[in-house]
Amino acid sequence: MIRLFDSVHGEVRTLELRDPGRVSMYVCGPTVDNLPHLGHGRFTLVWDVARRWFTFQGLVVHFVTNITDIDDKIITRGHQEDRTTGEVVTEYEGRWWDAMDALGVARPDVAPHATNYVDEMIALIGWFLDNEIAYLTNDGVYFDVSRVPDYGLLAGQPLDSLRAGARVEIIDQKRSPLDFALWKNAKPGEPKWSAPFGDGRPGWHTECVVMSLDLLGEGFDLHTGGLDLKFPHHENERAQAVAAGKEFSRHWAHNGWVMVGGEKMSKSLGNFTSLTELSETTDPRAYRLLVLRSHYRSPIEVTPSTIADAERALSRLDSFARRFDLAPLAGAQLEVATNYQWEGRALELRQRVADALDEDLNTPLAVALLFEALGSANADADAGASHEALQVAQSVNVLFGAMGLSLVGASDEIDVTSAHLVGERDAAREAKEWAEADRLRSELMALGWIVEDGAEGTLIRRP
RNA sequence: GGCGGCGUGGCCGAGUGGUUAGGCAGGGGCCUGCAAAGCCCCGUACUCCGGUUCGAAUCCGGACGCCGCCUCCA
Repeated sequence: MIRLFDSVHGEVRTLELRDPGRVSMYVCGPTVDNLPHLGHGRFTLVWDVARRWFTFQGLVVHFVTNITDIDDKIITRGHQEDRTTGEVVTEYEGRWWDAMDALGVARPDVAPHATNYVDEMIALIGWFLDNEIAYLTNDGVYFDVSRVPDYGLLAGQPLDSLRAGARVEIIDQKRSPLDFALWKNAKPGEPKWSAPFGDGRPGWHTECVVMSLDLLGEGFDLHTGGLDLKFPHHENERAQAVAAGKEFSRHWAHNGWVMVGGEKMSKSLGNFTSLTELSETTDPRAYRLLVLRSHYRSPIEVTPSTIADAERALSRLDSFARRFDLAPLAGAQLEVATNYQWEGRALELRQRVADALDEDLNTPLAVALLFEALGSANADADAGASHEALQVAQSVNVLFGAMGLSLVGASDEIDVTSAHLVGERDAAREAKEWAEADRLRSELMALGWIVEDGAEGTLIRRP
């Protein structure tokens, strides 16, 4: 039984599935107008972990993440750089998937593009107009939020109170500042689609509601995204579904965001670090570990110090994998618990980790349990209880794999020169020529190796 | 103005009434030719003020501080 914080009810609730054993989830994806930043990295990691964990627990997960490939910002960028929107989209969608692959975020089952759904969006908007749920203005079609009785459900506030705080000035023909664009009329030089109500392009909120309902069906299980999408984006998606008489997502969940110097990292503040920059200096697995070590609903501060902390913890995990010769997991193929043997301490560990993750995805607790198990496996191995130790070590590896974190033991290519130095050093140590042995170690270290003396002689690896 | 979140040891970060969180850094020890890796031990924390209780980081009230949403944003 999976329990998850529900953003509408403000409490942890059991995930009541539409079809027992199957989870349909929709994660709002990126607008491909720029490089993905650490905030995108966090939400994709968080929901990748959720997906992997649900799968590990035996649920069949249908996972959809969209690509928003038509949007004001894409158009703006195209104009600025004298490129077509298609060229902008192609570049940044490519960058997006590269970044996801580098982070080890598994590809979604389906990744719909907004531009492939324009006909369906036009039909829905037309229906809203026919039923006077939407109205025309000079610059497009707007949705009349007053037509949805419980508008404000996700915001946690009634319509009136939202309206009172609205910061948008009433400068156009909108009936309420909260009414939102379903369709934006094209200005000269902008990409456009023909519609009975004017040539233009769809609004963002309409894209997601149409795609999620088309691919997952009415009453799908889980709709997620960053906390900043809760209102107005998710509110507005839901408003359209409700107005159209359709049952929408059964559960809503939102992750906290990435902070920089106490402020939210965002496009509008311009204080973001791209995932590309991160991967130039950091093992992307360290970022996953950093994300796993705090609860998904908490904000996280990403600084050189917290990154370095995660890197050192990660290197301890890798040493562990090296010691027990563990095979890296957590690739494109998602792990499933029943593919492994679980008995004794391994079974106990798995159950404790499951208790943590089934209860609102408490990854920091799960990670703590795994580090504890790591220590005990090392201690057992030191004491000579190698069979017991190996069993626990393997389960630690699988459970990290279930959260998408690969433990990587030694697999460095050793060149001829270095191999020769290793041989010489072993001979020197055999002969107890310590000065020579130390000199050869220095030489290896100068070549960038970390040198360790194991039971079978000199071991070298890359940092 | 309305709504919501947060304040834990040097740093990061779980924990909702009593029992070791965990990681990183630091100190001591074991092991090692010396190291590295690993193991053991140590710090004894919970913004402040009241209250409830045999007992509170955990519940209640209040204060202070920080952050966010109500506008595009993951």
